[in-house]
Amino acid sequence: MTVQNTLEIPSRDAVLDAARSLIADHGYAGWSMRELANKSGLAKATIYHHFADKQDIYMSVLEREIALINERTAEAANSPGNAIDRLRAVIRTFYDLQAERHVVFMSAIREMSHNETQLCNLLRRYRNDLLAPIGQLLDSGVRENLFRPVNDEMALVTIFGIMHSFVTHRLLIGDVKTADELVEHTLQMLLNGIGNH
Amino acid sequence: MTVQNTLEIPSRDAVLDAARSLIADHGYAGWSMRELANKSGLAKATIYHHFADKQDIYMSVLEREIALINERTAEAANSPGNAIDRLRAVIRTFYDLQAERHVVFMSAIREMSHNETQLCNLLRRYRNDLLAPIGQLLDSGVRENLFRPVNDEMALVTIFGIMHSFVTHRLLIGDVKTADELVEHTLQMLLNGIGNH
Amino acid sequence: MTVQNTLEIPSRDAVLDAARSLIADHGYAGWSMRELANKSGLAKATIYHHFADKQDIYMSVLEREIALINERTAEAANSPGNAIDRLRAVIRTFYDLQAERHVVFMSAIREMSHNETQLCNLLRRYRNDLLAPIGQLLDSGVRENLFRPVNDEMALVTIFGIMHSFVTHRLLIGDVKTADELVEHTLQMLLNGIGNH
Amino acid sequence: MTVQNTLEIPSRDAVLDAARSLIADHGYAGWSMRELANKSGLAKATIYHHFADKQDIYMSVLEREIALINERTAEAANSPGNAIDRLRAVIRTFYDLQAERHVVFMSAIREMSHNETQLCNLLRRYRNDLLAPIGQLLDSGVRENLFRPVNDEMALVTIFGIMHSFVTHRLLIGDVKTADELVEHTLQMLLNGIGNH
DNA sequence: CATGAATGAGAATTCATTCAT
DNA sequence: CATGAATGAATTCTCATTCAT
Repeated sequence: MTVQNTLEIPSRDAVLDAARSLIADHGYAGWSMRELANKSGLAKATIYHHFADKQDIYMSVLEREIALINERTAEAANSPGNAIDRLRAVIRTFYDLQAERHVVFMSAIREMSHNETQLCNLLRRYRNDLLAPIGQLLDSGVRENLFRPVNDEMALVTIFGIMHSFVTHRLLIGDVKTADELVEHTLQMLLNGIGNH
Repeated sequence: MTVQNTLEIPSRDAVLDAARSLIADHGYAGWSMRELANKSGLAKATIYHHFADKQDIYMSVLEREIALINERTAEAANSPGNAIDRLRAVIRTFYDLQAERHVVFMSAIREMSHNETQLCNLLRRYRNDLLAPIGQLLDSGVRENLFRPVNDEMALVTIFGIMHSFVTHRLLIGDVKTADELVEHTLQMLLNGIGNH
Repeated sequence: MTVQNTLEIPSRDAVLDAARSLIADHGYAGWSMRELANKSGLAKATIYHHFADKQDIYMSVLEREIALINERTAEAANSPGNAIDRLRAVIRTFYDLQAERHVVFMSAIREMSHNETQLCNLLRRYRNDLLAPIGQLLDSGVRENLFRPVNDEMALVTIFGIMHSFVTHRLLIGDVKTADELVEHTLQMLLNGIGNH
Repeated sequence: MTVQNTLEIPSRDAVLDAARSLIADHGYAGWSMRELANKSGLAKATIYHHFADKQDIYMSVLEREIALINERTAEAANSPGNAIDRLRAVIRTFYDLQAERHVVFMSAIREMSHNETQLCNLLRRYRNDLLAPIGQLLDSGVRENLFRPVNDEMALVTIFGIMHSFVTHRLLIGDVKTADELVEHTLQMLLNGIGNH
């Protein structure tokens, strides 16, 4: 099942694509409708045919991106193999998406401080949607004796916190680790923590 | 030893205090010099007497905040007790600072995507400054047989990634966990991960 | 043949007309976009819809004025009559244009000290464009035994230098000489100098 | 008789020197009190101890410069030799002063369009002061049968018009003529005009 | 479906100037 | 004689948005 746009209007998509790129580069406030018009190849006024206002564009982009992240993550969480294999797949998917294009989603978290209700709701839904597949992954891991039983939500927060941090660190430091190494490091930390057992 | 401003100009500090609050609420771009003038009680032009431009204010605030975070964290990392006690103190300190006032520091990470050299340099320094005390904490933990040997930098990224994520999650969900519970959850995840050992 | 704007946008021209008047009165730096907006009857933001910035407006005005001056001067230089008649026509044209509206062009020379490349280029082009018709006028005057052979460029500089000076002097002193008298005085000086032959 | 400052206050002169340089580069409106403070090495507030306002500084600079130009020109007009020699000396002096430092005086003419009474008065005085020595030079030239009799004022306007124009032309084109050549060209034009006698 | 033209509100920044010390 | 601090008014320019065509 792929992401489904109810209506595929080419110029509408051109706007969303251009906006995704701008948001990824500059967050919410850091780009203007003028830039969006230039980048999308449409006139400013035309954009207002497709979207109510800037906020609407921002939300539409996020919606699309988060839908994609959640869908791919759920797929990875349900991939074949044991729980650790599937957790590895989830991590791999996250890093791939970030590398590929979806830094936008990080931007959403960043802007969250604005505390705008709509944005917070979106992010809550994002976490909620992930809770089910990740929860199932964790539960089956426990049944397979691979994971110890932990609170699903805490684990979710931990998993994505570590992954975010590694992505940020990589951007900041320009780390040259291969994708595989990055995935294994994350998995190690996630599975064993730093304690001596 | 507390943070020491070489020169304490009252109105300069009034600007920095007002700016900290605005940055905490709205990030970098989300506030105007007009608002800052109102909040600080000074005229717009007066602010430019003390700072070169908006970027200068932003950086000065961050500098101060990060200095404080790093200083407090280093203190906690060197507090009495075994390695786990001291790690607990570090975590506690981080959450306290965030709760108290220092959400600003999160904002820095958020805005990092702007990829402005100055900001990135600041964040790099922040991580570098933390590497020594946290590294010592980890090493002594290994010597006490409490921690397993892990790469210091990876551990640092993991520790702060988890803490960030919990702070964000708390803001988003409005979690009612007590501070103590939050600290223990974090410590659990950090020490044991989710794996079954 | 008159000045021909490839595209005649009414409000763009309103801006140029208002700007011409302001530049004539106050030079480059001595007027503000607010005044221009008031004078042109458009909103400030609308002006920026038509022009990139203040410099762009300034240059566009100059371009138009200088084109007009050069065109009219060339016409006069090619008018019927002997070389002296035609020189008289050139002088007459210059004074008429200044009196009519085109003090702006003087302003350009004044502001030249700013040494901005764009402005200098414009002025160089202005001189170059005049060199051909004035050169022909001088040459034919020599053939008619009315002028002595002189370097074209030196003569051009001299002619316009004297005319500029008389315009300035008139503005300063409020001279009441008739236009005809002014033209004849200029012609006398130009033809005979002050030497005794 | 040399230029006489009633009181020689060192910091006052520092301001005037800095202002002269700024005016030469940027005209009246193109520099700020901040720049003047930097350049003069004094605090902005200190400048206001010595001068009433910006206009006062501008006028004081002009006053000083024009006094110098007039004094030197009068000296040259009264130098030994016949009338043509002395005219040559006047021209030479003008070009030397411009080259040396006194482009400021050109700036005054430029800004004249502002039509501020004070400035116009200054420039009128400048012309009036020159009228006597130049008039005498012309008269003696007539008596020596070197010049033909012309109206003094017209001649003054012509002489300075041509010189201005050559200075401007030189700045614009970056002409590499030697000072001597420039002087002789000017003299030629001035004496003989372009007519065939 | 598309757009050029238009705009009020507001952005950051600079201005010449004043005043307490 | 000197200055750091302060400011109201003004600067250029950008913003998201609307509307007639």
